[in-house]
Amino acid sequence: MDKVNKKLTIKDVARLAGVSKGTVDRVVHNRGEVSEASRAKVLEVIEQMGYRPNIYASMLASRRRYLIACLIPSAQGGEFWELVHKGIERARANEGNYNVDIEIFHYEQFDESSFRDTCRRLLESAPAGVVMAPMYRDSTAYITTELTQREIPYVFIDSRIENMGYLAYFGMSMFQCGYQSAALLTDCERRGPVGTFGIERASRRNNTTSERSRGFMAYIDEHMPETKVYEELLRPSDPAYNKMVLDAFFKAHPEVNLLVMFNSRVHLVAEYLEAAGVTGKRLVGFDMLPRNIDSLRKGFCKYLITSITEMDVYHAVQALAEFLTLHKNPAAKDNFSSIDILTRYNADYYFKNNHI
Amino acid sequence: MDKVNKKLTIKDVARLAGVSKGTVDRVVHNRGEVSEASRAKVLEVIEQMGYRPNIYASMLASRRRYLIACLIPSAQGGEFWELVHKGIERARANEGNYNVDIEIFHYEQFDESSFRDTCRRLLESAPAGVVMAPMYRDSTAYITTELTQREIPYVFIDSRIENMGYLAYFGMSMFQCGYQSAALLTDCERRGPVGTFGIERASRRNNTTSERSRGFMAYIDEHMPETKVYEELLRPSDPAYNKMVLDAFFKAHPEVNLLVMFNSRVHLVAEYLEAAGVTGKRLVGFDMLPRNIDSLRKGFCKYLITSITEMDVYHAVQALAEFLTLHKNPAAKDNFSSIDILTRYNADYYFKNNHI
DNA sequence: GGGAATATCGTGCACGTGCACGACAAATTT
DNA sequence: AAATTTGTCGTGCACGTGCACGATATTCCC
Repeated sequence: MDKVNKKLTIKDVARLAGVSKGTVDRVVHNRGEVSEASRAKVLEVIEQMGYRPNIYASMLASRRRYLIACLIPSAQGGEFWELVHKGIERARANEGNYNVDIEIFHYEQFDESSFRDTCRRLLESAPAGVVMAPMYRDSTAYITTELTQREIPYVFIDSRIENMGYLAYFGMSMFQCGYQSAALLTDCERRGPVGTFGIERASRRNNTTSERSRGFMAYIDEHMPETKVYEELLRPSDPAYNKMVLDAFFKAHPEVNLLVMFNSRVHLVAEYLEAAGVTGKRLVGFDMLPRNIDSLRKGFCKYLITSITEMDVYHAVQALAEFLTLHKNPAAKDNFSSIDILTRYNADYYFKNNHI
Repeated sequence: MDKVNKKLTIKDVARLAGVSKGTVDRVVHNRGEVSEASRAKVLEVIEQMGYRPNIYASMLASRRRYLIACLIPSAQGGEFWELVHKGIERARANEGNYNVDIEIFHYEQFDESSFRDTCRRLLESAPAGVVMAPMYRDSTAYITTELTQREIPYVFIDSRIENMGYLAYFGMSMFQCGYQSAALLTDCERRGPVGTFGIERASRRNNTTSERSRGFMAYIDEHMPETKVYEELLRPSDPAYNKMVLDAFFKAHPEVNLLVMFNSRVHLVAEYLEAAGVTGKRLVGFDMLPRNIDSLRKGFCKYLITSITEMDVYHAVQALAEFLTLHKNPAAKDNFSSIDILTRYNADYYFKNNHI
């Protein structure tokens, strides 16, 4: 509190407690080899005088390095996870500033066993902290339990599982995103039934899409509960299959004009609309993938709801590094980023002039 | 880049350049007393080897302290600026971690001459950095010019003046806020003319409200350009006057059902509606003041658009401290916080469980 | 050319902490 | 009782940089 505290050094504490600075150090770091009497005395002095170690001297003297493990899917070109990689790389540029090493543990996005294998490899590396997206609910529960047991802090990105012991979350409120998407989608004269899309293999497990879906439905229930909502599942890299599904859907439900894709691949739907020459649909999607932006420009996707993923991830890694090395708590547990709305008109100006 | 860089010290550079570490230090800090030959050689080595000083050693050795000056209005109870104060206090708790002192320079919110006087006092204190809200456009231009001349970095909070040389901005996109407010206000069956409110003395100068107003009008122009928009000005602490204005307004325009207050004091309007027994109006406002929340609960204000001001300010001070002491650039120039929408239903859950 | 002024540079201590090492006494074993 | 182990503790160097101080080389002036 007082500025005098700033000047209080370990040597002062030692003098006041009648011991040497070595002993104080042992107490501060719970390193044992201290008699109960000395320990109590030192703690009393620390408490009373409000001693706090100088983090700079500490960092300088300590040759310990902290390993930050990032658990994320490997990214193909243009995919969402490539944006995440960029954020990590940006954080890596600061590695030198902290006594921190950043290592990425990749797994196959749609392969839960790969996820678990990677979890094990990650645990074996005995990291000091973990940054991860909570992909599969069960497997995530598994690894977070292990991490908690080992007292390894972990930070969520992309989405979060509430009521879990994560140190912090950096990203959007996926529920709010879904809610916002519904508001945008239905903000027009022609209401009517809604077609929603997801990705087949991910639909039940992926937290991001399910939270968006929850938020979407919440808005619908609150504002237009009688609305009919259809659900279809696509495949990330099977255009023929997707064409089949979408052909059938629009044949069966030609009256559906409002469309939303909860996954990051709204371009799959937009590109179908373009190829099939379907017009007059109102489509909303998420995330700033290059192909999504293209769809936006061409007018087949009306709105993209997103934040700057790269920045979210950067902040996540940064916060963990500062927590580990400087013992600095994140500003908040849930650090929600802005819910930005991109249209064909403003997309070009987004994420420009926004950086140093 | 390479981890080897991490190990490169000033002594290594000295050896490679064939000089002593004192000389390298003089070059690094532009402290003169170095021959052009040595200087060139040292810079070459630094460049080639990618030497970057160890910030921890630097902080430890330097007994220099940085003064951060905060230029904000003094706050009465319950006002917006009290939230700003809380953010500064929160940052102050970290003072010891950086070699930083935080000082607050108060001025009278509605008195431009007081603003300029305080600017002068602030400049005399020769701060290392400034956190400020760009209140009066001209006076802000004056002080930022002075700061730029003295090479003192400044961070904007509350709102920003674009194309200015501020180091960073932490807060909402006021334009987006206004835009969002229009979308919420008109998201209902009964459209029609709109009544907008501001604060009398601030209207022309205050950047926050004018940006919100701009955003609001942008939405109206894009989506319902034929809409009639009225504008009235209230006084922050003159309820009799406000009652007179509002009485007259609703008498003259009984058909106006949609209302928005661009200042933080939407409760002025809400409390009038309550007192006058006017119902059936749809009112939208900004900022999480206690009295605004009250209005929300009672149903006289429908939506509050806000972010967690306290956190925005905390981040602003923190970023400046890290820039000064660690030479760490802010993550972005414009750090927009989330645009949160509060209703009588979710207000109680906002800003809870959201912190460590 | 001798002294003084100036330009340039090297040396060494201080910053506060982490930690290895060894000192010492008490407790235990042989 | 001597030898060994165990439990406590102090000492001192290292971390990389900032900066004061003084040393040396160079230039200038008369």
